[in-house]
Amino acid sequence: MPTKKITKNTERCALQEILGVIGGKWSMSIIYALSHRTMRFSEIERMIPGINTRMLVKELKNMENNGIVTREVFATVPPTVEYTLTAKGKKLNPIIDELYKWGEEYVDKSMS
Amino acid sequence: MPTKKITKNTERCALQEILGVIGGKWSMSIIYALSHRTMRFSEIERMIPGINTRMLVKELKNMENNGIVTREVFATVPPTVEYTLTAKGKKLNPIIDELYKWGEEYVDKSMS
DNA sequence: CTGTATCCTCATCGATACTG
DNA sequence: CAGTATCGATGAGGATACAG
Repeated sequence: MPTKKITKNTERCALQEILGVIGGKWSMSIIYALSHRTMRFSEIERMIPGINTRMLVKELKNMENNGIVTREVFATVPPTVEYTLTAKGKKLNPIIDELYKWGEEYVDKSMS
Repeated sequence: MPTKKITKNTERCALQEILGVIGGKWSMSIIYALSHRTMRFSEIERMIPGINTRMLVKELKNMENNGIVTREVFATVPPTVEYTLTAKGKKLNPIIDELYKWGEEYVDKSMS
């Protein structure tokens, strides 16, 4: 991952760093899905309509690298993999929730 | 408000709607820049290192369309255009702030 | 079930030059 | 000063097939 060193433009660059971590198209949806409980890969996949395997794997991997989720593999047949939000990830929940409320109030007012 | 039963779909789709509005690379930076005061186009441009004219115009236009900023033109020579956060836009400030704090705590811990 | 491996499209973003 | 107008690059994201 491009962890480029920030030299000067602290605040605004930090925002872009953050977006690099959770600004992906599906990141927030995944965090939201995991907010209540640990889930298996296929559970997450089913909970997020529209996502495809590749993107889910990619986002989960990215989030794991950024310490937002943990990945636990069970040597069952067929294989079981569970994903859980870390403390770091959990802290995003209220924020995403606020964002969601903001959108509820404004963005999709006219939608059904 | 009707207690509309929120299906899994709508929630996640709403998140994507929201990201479509403020998920752009520069949106949050612009909101952050405007959080304290009204600014002219060139002021914003100078406040956000790395952005270029085209992107700033584009984002501002998008944000204007979404009711996040207002655009006011003064018929001076040379022309003056001022951008101001709307109430809707201002409500994003605490959220962005939280996001920033989250990043401050985690994202760039090991940097600079 | 949980991923990889490809291939491809398209929007996003950047650089630059120009205009009212 | 505050934008437009182009052109090009890049990579995020999607579809599908396949593997362990």
